[in-house]
Amino acid sequence: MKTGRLLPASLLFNPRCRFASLAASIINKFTSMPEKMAKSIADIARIVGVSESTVSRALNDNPLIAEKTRHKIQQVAREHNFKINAKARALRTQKTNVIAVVVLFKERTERGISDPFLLDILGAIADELTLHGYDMLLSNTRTASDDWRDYYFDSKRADGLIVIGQGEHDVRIDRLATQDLPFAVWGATLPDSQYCTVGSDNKMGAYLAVTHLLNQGCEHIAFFGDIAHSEMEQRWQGYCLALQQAGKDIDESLRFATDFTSESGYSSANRMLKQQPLKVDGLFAVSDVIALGAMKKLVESEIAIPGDIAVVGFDDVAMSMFCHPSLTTIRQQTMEGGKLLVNKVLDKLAGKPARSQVLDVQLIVRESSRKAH
Amino acid sequence: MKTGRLLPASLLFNPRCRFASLAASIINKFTSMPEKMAKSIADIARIVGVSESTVSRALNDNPLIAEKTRHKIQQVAREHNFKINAKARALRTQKTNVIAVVVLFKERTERGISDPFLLDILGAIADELTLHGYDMLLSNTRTASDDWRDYYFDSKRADGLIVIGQGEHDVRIDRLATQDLPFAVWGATLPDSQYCTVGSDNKMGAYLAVTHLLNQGCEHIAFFGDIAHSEMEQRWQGYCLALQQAGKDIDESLRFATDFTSESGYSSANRMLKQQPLKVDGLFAVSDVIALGAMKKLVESEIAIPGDIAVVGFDDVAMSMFCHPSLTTIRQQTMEGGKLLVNKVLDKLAGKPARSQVLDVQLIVRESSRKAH
DNA sequence: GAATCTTTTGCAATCGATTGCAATAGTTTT
DNA sequence: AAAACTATTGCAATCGATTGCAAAAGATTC
Repeated sequence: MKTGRLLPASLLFNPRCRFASLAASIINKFTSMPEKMAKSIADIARIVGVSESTVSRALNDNPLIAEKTRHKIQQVAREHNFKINAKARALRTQKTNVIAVVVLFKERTERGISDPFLLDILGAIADELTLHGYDMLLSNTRTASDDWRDYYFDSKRADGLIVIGQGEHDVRIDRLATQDLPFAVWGATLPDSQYCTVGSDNKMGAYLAVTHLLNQGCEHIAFFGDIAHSEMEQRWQGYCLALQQAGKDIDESLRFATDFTSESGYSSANRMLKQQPLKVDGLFAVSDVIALGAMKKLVESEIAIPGDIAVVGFDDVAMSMFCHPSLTTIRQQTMEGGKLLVNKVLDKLAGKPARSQVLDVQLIVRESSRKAH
Repeated sequence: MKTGRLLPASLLFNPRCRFASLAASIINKFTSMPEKMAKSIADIARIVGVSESTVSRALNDNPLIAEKTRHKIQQVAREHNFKINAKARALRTQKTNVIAVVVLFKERTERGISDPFLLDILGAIADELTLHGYDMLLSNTRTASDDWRDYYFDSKRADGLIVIGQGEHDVRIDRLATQDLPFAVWGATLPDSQYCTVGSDNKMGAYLAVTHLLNQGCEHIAFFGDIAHSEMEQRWQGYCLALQQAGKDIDESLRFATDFTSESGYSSANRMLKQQPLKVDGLFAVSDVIALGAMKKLVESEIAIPGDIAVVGFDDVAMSMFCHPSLTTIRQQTMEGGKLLVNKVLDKLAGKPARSQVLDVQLIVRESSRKAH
């Protein structure tokens, strides 16, 4: 079948050599590579004795191919451990089967993101993509081009895009929206935004949290968070709504701009405690991580939680149950959210319209807010 | 230049139509797509009036092409917002410029991984890959095939692979190793392993932690962790070494099998506290997350930290500084680790040998272990 | 057995970029 | 001005899979 004649090395190793596959098979004899390996449809075609088109169709379960032939081909492919070359297929079909995921954060806090919330949602997205046979291309904000359209779509790296977080109303998202590209965003649904979002009912969440604090008897409730973030702005509205409904005025001096880190929560608490006289007896933080940082400062300052100040966070990260005192918080449906994001993007890819969706939140009462009566 | 004649719709929308690009340009007139868009090298070639090969070389800064021509071509490409089709290039060059990252965890604890440590290292890897012009394909353990070789290499999805965690000595890693594929693993360097690992000096870390506890006057130190994990096994060795060096016997009943979750840390602490009489006065947990769960239980049981029991963790996650009491821990060089993992894989890809590397760790003393004197 | 209709298979073009080799243009030498 | 180089550019094959159309094989009918 194949000549055993030796070929000059130059020929053997010249990648453009016409006998490359022959050469490869010779090399194989000298290495431990398994003998049975087919790297292209052409190889399978040769082995089975049919054309490449037949193999391609058979592997795709195309009913055009007789069942007998199909089984034969599939079996040979299996025996030879053959796997379709994803790149070649992508080139031909113009579909990559990849969804890119971009995690968007404010520059200040970008470095060393370690909010567990993020990992939860990324995990959910990964699972759901796998389920649909898609791969996930992950990138941090600093990826190459600042223009995602260039990077992912124009260069055919991905079929769709999922953006986590809107930052401070990032213009790049709006730019994408004007171009009718398949993408979805985790974050706040803004009345004027033209793109598909999935996110929690932030206003309701904050409303629940603050109302709960009021019910516990809090009179002066601080707000820790940066309302330049759309999601946090909605939480601020929920905060205001709850207060107004209780007939209270909004005291802007109780709002402390805070990044998404414990450090920031800690220092905001520090600033807060410097107010003389300290009138705050309740604290709502826009994330658990912030709340935990703040609690640290409170405990250090020998302020009782919830006795002196009751605390409520947002996210329900795993840790919030295990800190002391355990943290009352608003639970977001992260798993559901990740799943929905994927489905929205795939819907768009399929040409179906995808509507924004707001997820319900839930108040989880724990020790940090339960005042004794 | 182009005829303005109308073409029948069937022709217009037949993707195999020879006039596809013309058709596309007509369609463009009826949509809001920017006029200036070139989707292939051929388009640019036509516009500039040179051959495709010249364009390809010019865009790759090949010195064969005269500088004048090169600049001209590059400028046109820029004007038309042209981006190389990554898939086509990958097909031709047989290089994908993608590195796959697999996060490997034990099945029991796989769901809802939210260990911040992971996100840290993933972030570092993402940064470093970006720096080198690579994309990162992320997947959870449940990805399609169980055989990564098939999935990533044979199907040409990625050039290299990074595995985070070794699980309980996963056979899949060994299988990869026998096949001389470019990959690197975060985890323990085992004396008999044939593959390249990057990881912390686990034994030294545990040794430092336990020695520190001994210095604080602890007599009976518990160990929280699952030594079926290679990394944790090394930490157990460090634990034993420190005790032996202090002339103490190893008491196996002080080792509590614990998963990587706060829940598990909490319940292990619960088991520990049931021992009668309670003799433990020091606790070393193989991860901060576990330590935090355990501390929760201790605090609930009104056991003073560090007064009654001093606690040391491992990882130095962001939260450990902000819990109360703040957690003494062993800091791992996660950033450096991620960077090294990437470099090892790229070295292997370049045919260079890549040696395993062990990273130094550092004891960070905080409140949870600082006994009053 | 010839004619007609199905069922299967194969041919060849295509997706977009790269590259060895050959051809052309441009420069220098004699 | 012819010869001998060198600097640029183009031709055409290639990577591996897909698919419209045509051809071949098989089944059915008359």
